Amino acid sequence: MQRIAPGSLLFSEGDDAHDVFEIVSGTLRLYKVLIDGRRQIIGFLSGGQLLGLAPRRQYVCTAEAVTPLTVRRYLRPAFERRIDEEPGLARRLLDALSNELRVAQDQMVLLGRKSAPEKVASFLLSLAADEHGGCEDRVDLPMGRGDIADYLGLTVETVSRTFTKLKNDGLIALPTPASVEILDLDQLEALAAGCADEEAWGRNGGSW
Amino acid sequence: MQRIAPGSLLFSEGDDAHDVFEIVSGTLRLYKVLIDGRRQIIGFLSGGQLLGLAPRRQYVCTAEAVTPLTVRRYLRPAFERRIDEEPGLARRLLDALSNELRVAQDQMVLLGRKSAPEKVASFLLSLAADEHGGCEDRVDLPMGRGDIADYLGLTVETVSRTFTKLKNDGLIALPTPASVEILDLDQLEALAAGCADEEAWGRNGGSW
DNA sequence: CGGACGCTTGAGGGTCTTCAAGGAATGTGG
DNA sequence: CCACATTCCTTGAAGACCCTCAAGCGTCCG
Repeated sequence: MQRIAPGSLLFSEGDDAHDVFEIVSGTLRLYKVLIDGRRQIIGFLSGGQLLGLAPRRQYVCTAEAVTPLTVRRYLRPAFERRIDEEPGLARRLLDALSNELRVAQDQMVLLGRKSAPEKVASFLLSLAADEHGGCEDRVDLPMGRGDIADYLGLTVETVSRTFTKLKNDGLIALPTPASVEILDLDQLEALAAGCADEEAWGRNGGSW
Repeated sequence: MQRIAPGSLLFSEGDDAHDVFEIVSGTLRLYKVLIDGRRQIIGFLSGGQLLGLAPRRQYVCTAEAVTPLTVRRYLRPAFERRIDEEPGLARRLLDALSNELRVAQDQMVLLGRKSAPEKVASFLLSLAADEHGGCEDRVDLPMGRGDIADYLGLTVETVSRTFTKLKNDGLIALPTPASVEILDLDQLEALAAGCADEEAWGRNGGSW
């Protein structure tokens, strides 16, 4: 069990992959950076998720705490021994990995083919689905606008403008910048799926 | 063993996932489509690769032959029994899956943070790396411009224009639209990595 | 020979980015 | 307790990049 402060690295891309981690509490970001500093966030991970699974010599992403973080650390050799010994474990890891792959594929559709409003809507709905433990239509954003931008392939400014637009159009409310209320779930889902009606979205049908 | 003609579907997104496939020869595309028809190609698969691995009830992508295709089909129950019986197999699948995940993550960086020339350069280099069996700096494109566009999150026209630009700048040659020669590997790699010098790329330093 | 299909090229417009500045919130030290 | 600094979020204006619409070109095949 290990506590990590926001902004601290769990590991960096290229580090020797000594350990497998399990997140106990908090949120972290996984990301890659290009040489000139452009950053793409691969995903946000939180409670219960494993990382560092990939059986490679080196980590392929950087893992950094977004919020105060608690993790459990497993040594890789011990972890790999358990895979071979516990028959059910390999299957569960296979399931976990292929689920991650499915999520990654949805993210590719988002990054390659969705507009800024569609991206933000999809993002909010995926967060809402994750924390259905909380209030129905209330989503907390542990990460800042910059993180959201680097996750959705946008800039900070565009993310901010898009939040404002969704708010002005009555789809969401923003009690604070870090807290979103979903006011019109149906329309948000239609937007995220890419079937928003042209009336409302095609040409500034909102409130600009 | 089964032969499939170009344009035919191996399976569709949402179909019951009865089988696991192994590609013997040829190339196929995996893709998802939004309701309004926008398509994102998740990847191109060819010789030796497995698909349909994900232990889910339904396929999450559509698989379609790009070229004439030969596949081996395994029934899922038999395949899953082998996973539990052969101790090494689960590990190899784990490796294969986590490798796919690594590729998917690189693709996210490409889709979210790279410019059109960077995307095309990265694409060509990944093809060149795959078929190092062939000639050194010669790449065959089994897929058309439309497929490349939907893979890179661009349009047909932008892909075509970018090929032309790379050609005019002397990085590649295009003996035919389906065959690329890499003339300046260093500069192509620099471009793909995102560290192209501003002199040449910042503002129409090429030949437009 | 004619049609279909895919690739290429051109012109114009839209979306998102870049550059810049103005608020709002948090934390610290006087 | 309040001034101040820092940081993040928001908003504005201008421009770049890519997309859309449209037409021309080449090749393959009937």
